[in-house]
Amino acid sequence: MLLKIENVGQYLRDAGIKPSIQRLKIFEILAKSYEHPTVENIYTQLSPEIPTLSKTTVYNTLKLFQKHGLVMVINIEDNETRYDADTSFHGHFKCNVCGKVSDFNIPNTQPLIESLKGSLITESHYYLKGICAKCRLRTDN
Amino acid sequence: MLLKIENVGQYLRDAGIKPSIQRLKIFEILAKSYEHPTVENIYTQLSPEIPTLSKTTVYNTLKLFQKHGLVMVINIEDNETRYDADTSFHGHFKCNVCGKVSDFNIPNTQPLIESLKGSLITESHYYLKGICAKCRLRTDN
DNA sequence: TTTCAGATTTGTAATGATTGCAAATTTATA
DNA sequence: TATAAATTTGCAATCATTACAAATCTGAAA
Repeated sequence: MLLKIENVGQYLRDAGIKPSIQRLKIFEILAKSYEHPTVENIYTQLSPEIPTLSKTTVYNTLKLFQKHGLVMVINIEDNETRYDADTSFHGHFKCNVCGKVSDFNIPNTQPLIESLKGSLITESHYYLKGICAKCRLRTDN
Repeated sequence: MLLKIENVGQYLRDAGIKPSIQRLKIFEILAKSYEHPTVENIYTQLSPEIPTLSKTTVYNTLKLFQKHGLVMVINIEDNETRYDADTSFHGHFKCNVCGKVSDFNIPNTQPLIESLKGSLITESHYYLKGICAKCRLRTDN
């Protein structure tokens, strides 16, 4: 989801990350779009602007962001890892036709799970799959 | 989650799958355990019993089960695909210490998401990560 | 029972995402 | 300006998964 951050450099510094050009640009892509880009997406988008960019840097940087709690990992497909700069609890919906992943808010708070009493929960993920309204109109589903 | 199925062969046939020995055994592992095994797990467990078993067969068979709606795929880690023969809506909790994935029931029904109106939902996934009660006692978390 | 066609399984090679690692580059500091 | 530390890069290695063709099995027809 689109994150409104005035100063990305400061945002990274506050999280304990030195804002290099690569880190700034990668984070901006994550924060300033409704996409949930893959490593490949990020690399392709940034390559023209930073021709020396290495895919390894994208991987390293995302790992770093993750370690500092700035991104969450979205594992909907087993062959496609996506990243989201919005780490607040929200759902993801993936359309199997157009392939887009969109966010949705989850109205009520999470239920307390009896069988998990005593556990420490550090991450919550909720996602749905199906066919989005737009694709349903275009196809016959 | 443990599935109580009297006749696995019939269960497969009813789903339109001819029950070969490999298919039967693979499905039994999925249904008759609380684990959520990976391809590697299944292959390792079955190899002694079916020495000629190929890992490709495990992959193919799980794809087939999936196509016929007999298993759901669990993507919690991006490098670890797990399978569950219980396809009813329920949650998964992964402990980051011991690595176990357990099931939990989700009490209330799913909320209707306003922004997904018009979409067709075919799959729902809900999972949590953290540290299970047992591991919290053993460690200092 | 034998034969044959189709289904299933198998082994190996290919693919593709991710990681390891060491060299090159950049940045900050003295 | 010199130097050390941090960061980036490129390439090789790893690992899960898939593609594919050969081998095997199964079940029906003769």
